Amino acid sequence: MLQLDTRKRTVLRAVVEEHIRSAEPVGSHHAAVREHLRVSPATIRSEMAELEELGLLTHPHTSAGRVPTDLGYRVYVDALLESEPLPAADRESVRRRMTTTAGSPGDTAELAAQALASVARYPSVVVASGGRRQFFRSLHIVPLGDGRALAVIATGSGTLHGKTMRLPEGANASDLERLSRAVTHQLQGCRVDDLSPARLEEALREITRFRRWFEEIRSLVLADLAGRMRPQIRVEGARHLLDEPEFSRPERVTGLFEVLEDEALLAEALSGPPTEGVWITIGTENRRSELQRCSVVSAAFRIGDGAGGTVALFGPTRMRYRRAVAAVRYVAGRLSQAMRASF
Amino acid sequence: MLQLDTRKRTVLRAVVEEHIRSAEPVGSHHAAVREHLRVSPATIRSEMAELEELGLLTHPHTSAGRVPTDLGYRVYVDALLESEPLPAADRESVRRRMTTTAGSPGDTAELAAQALASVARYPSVVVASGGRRQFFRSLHIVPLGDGRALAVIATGSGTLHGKTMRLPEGANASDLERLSRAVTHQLQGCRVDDLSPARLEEALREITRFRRWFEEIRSLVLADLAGRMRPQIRVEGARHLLDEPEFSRPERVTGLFEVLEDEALLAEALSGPPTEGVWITIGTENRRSELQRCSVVSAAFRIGDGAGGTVALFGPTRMRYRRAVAAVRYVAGRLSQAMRASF
DNA sequence: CGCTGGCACTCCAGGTCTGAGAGTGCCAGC
DNA sequence: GCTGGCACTCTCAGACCTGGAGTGCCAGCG
Repeated sequence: MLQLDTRKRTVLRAVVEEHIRSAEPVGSHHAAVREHLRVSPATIRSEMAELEELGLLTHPHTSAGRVPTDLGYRVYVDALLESEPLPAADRESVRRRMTTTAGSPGDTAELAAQALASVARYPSVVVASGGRRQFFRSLHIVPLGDGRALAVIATGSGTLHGKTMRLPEGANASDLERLSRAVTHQLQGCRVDDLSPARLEEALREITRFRRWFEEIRSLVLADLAGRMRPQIRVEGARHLLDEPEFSRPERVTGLFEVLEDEALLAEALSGPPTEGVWITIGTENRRSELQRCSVVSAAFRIGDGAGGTVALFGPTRMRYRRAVAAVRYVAGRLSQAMRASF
Repeated sequence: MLQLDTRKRTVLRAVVEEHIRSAEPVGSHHAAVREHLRVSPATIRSEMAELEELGLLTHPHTSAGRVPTDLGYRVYVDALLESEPLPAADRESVRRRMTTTAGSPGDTAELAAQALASVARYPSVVVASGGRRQFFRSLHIVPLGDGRALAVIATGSGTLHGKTMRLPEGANASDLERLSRAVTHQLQGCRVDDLSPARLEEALREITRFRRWFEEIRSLVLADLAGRMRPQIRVEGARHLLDEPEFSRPERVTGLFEVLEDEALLAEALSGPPTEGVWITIGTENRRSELQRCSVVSAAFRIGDGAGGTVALFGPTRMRYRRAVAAVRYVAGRLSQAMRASF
């Protein structure tokens, strides 16, 4: 990639960081630029002109200061951004918010998203990719005593899914017990993903004795379980976008809000390479036109049995990347722990 | 309340409806044209002056048209707003969106909120007041076979809550069976609300045999169940606010977003009289300063066993009340049905 | 007596103009 | 290669003007 000499790197970093701070074009004799370099504004100007030549900076108009291009941010993020840990106070804040009585994956995701938005002051998205990759552990059918029963499926991660069902005439406790055991035996270890109607039909074929319950079990497993296992997406702190000067005009922000409120669009925007580290998409690197003025900082998290998800922050391309990266990384880490703990 | 003669009512209605449509102050000429009044603008002007005297209209400045005051909207809503049914296409749209595989109360609330926001084109809030008013139905502890067990609580509405627990040494299936039955017997019929630590302690005192499991059960019932039973709030379509001219300046809308993203503030804003009908709060009738430029159209819904919630739309005081009322009423109705059906 | 058209008045929205300020590019000199 | 100087450009904010929309008031009319 681009090779920049030390001074150009310093100038680029200064322009990016000062612009992130002030939201204004950065002039050549700005204090921030001159701080570390003992050279005159005229020298800086020629450096800036060359950085512009390279496509890293640009000009709103002839006599304005410089603003980073998307490519400029890209170089900054890849080569100039030294990572920092999240400040202790923020770590504490995240930890406190996330340890409130963990509930369903959706609740955990919601808490994480709130914590992230609150420390980063950007809209946050947490996708808990459900349990489609989890495995079926057991089915238990428990009589409730009034001709109805409770059917409960446990999955690998220990989450439960179930509903009440009406029992066929003449069913007794030991029937239920045997049916539960048979279905558990047949399906144990299957990934929820693989529980297609055909697969299920085959698995249940053996259990001819309980043929008449087939429909009940089938709907429980397919509709109910698969339905609840779909990815949970939580968005929090969208309001922070309104604090950013680039989004002060509504027409600039409305498209972005549409993405944040549409699960399908979000999923698409976050379908970057599933990496271990923090992934950043800048401005026009995003496919959708609504996101071309935005950056997305995201990180995947993964827990033992294949469930996992994504943590992300949305902001203007003029985003506080350092802080955003630290926050996303920390929350992704906590989230892995929290989800592991809820086994 | 205020008695207005027919012509004043007509003029007030014309001003309100035209202002809702155009978002501009309404001049005497427009009002006359709109209502096909066979009087001259000068006459309308004197009527308007009197309506202003009464506090129903106001003037942005000397030579502008009239705009309704909060009181003006109040009179309009109470006395001049004839209700209409939701258009068939919108009813169909709501029905289609809400019949997607019903899941947890939170999911149902989310679908309802999405449907409502989409037909009304305003931010919607659906509060499913959890099950704190539901009653405890049964506890079942089911062995999983590896020294762990599944503890499941069923409530009156048929929803399940549970988690895996580690079994004490030497527990056998019949112990579990007996413990389950004992706890069920003790707590059956209690409202989840009433399951305070003290109440629980007392209920479990009898079961001395299982003393050593007390903590496990206690944490399951109190932390887990009560935690998951807390009200579910879903907000959808906040982006629609940005389409409203009164919210084009960010400083006007940022406070409102804070309310929409804060469950406590939302709960406060929606804590109006729990009525059967549609409830409207206009502008300064709202307590919180963030909502003084907004109106809230809400309706309660209730299902068999005391669970229920609230459906609401947020908008500018210049809201399309007729449509909002129709949408809120219809969605509240569907929601009652959907929740009853998920028994 | 209520309604009406006419009229003077007010105020805003939007346009042009201007000067100050910030920043640039270029260049000659060190 | 760096620097200060200089001419140039462009924006932004304020001042000023004007057209238009709307009002309030009033005298006259049915």
